[in-house]
Amino acid sequence: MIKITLPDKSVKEFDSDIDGIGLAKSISNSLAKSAVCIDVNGELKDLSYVIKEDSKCKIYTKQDQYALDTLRHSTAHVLAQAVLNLFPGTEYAVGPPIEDGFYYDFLFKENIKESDLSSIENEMRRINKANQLFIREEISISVAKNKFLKQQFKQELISTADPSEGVEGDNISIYKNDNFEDLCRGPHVSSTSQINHFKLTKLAGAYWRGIETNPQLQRIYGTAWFSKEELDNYLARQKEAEKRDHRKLGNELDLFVNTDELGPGQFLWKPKGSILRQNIEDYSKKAHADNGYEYAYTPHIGRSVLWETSGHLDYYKEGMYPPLKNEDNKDDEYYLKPMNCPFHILIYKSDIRSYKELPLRFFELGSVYRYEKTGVLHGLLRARGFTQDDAHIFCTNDQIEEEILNLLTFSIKLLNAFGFDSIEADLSTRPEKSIGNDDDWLKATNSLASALDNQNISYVTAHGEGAFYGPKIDLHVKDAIGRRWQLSTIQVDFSQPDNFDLQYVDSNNKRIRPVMIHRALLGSIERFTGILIENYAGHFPGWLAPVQVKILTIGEVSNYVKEILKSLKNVRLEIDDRSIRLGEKIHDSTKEKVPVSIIIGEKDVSLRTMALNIHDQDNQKDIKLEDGIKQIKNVIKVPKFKL
RNA sequence: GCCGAAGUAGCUCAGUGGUAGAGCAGCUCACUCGUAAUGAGCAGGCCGAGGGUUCAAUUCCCUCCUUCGGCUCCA
Repeated sequence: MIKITLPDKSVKEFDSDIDGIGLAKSISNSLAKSAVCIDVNGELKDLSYVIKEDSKCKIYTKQDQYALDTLRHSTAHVLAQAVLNLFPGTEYAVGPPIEDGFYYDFLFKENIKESDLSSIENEMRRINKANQLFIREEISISVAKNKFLKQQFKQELISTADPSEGVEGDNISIYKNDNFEDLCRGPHVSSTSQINHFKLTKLAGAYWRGIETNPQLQRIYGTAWFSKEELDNYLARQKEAEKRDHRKLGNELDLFVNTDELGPGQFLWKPKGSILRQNIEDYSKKAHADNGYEYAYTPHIGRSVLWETSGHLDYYKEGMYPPLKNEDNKDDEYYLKPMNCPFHILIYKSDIRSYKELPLRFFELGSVYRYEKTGVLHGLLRARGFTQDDAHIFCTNDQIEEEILNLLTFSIKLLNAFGFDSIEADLSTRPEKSIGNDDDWLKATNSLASALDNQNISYVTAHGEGAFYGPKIDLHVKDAIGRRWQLSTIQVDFSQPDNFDLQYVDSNNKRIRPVMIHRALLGSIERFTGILIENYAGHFPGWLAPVQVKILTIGEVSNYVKEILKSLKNVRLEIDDRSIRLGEKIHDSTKEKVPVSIIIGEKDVSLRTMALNIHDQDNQKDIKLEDGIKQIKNVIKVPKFKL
């Protein structure tokens, strides 16, 4: 007698052993049909898994994420099978499910091309039609090693595998279907016939085990779903995301441009983009000025000794532009700044500081230059030249926690103002390559953690992800289509004050080392603008839009337009009085994503009315002038910044 | 930096071993127009750069640059 407890606490009893599918059938035929895998006492198993003792079970159906993962994992196997059929002698590495799909990594005898994907996909369809069963086997490690004799990656996996990877004692599990077998902990769908709705999406390079010095494999990405509808939805979603691409919209909306002559990773801001950027910068500057920060301005280059002292040349030389040299004086070398902090430190050092002055907060929209690898550049989101909303806070040890607390509030309010309401935090700890002593690191990390706790912000710890000089809190936002972006970063630093021998005089007239806090809230203005573009799909809120209002005229209404202009002083406004049809004017203002279009014709003049098209709202006709103006002012209102 | 893809008019793209085409945008003219592109005409290109093969290269080959999708990286 076996008792099986289901999630609703009900108990099913069976006279003998029962497998997953049998259990599903005993509950209902429809459940058996949509069942994909089963959780037995917290472990995911195939439906063919035989339950031999009293257990807690949950059956996963096509609606569950685990079921999707299982399908995708199985599809990855079929991909590898197809590849091995078509390209004998290929070595195969790993092929897990990932968000929205799966991949498999291969070492081909000769690299394949993207055009090979269609024949691989065809072979996968053949395997799908062949209705092959996935069969689990447990074999000993030594048998496994013999089985995968010519597979160096499998050999390595066998040697290093642990229980989470299908090892139990001396045994390791494999899955077979037809001529194909692979190391795998499972579970899988029962047959290849269930793998119907998939598509190979891209071919890319990927290092074995993600380590740059390891051989580079070719990774094939794909997506798989239980229904055609879901697959089509996914593909449509991808298209939708493409439409939001800030590089595409930046071009279409005339915001910024990059040219070959300028060099990669640098951008020119066109007038419309500059207005957008200026709005963002002005808002940030004012928020800072109103909340205890003082402006600083610093140059773009500094002597190499500065970067030696700061440690940047030791820790980050690869990421810096090569030095500017002086022919007449070889020792006079300059570097473009990759960070603003050494300059702010020099400002701090330019005076003897008293404890009464602290905390000192220097704020700057500082443009920095980092020599990013060509392959990582990505429009505004990853540029070589960019501007940080950067500040450095110099304070006493006792002030750290309160500063961090205030910073968290400040940062969250600032992100809120730009329309980001969903915010999450990461706490990054000491990386391998770093400076400073363990005590200081621990102290700094703890003060960050307790600030997060105090603010009731949930966070995950990112081990070893801190900066080389200190731990950090990163704030992430979710955008309109659910993507997560890292924006704010707050970093505690005991090392730079040491490097630069910073001091303040305390109340006992003793010289004490201050602590530094580095922080950028919007991060890079370029990147932030790019994220805003994608978040709003180019439909900026009224206060940010480069053109806030467009007046579309019909016939001769110029005097009435002048009157309207008087009520809309300081509004970024354009008038379209071309002698073309109204439809075309509307088409253009829509394409330019102007938030508000006012339409006025001759009949509006005597009635003192207008028609109003406001983005995302129904068109309005015969609106009273005053009412229209009121609505417009509401749409373009700048959000208040209040702590 | 590495693997794959791509670079043709301002933009989006077609095309060919015999030095190029469309739509949109631009300019000119006509139309004077009430909710998502009026019509006609004109102008616009060293086919990313350099080298090679060829009688001939935008097309084929090589190198480089840039962009795109990933990997690694992101102080």
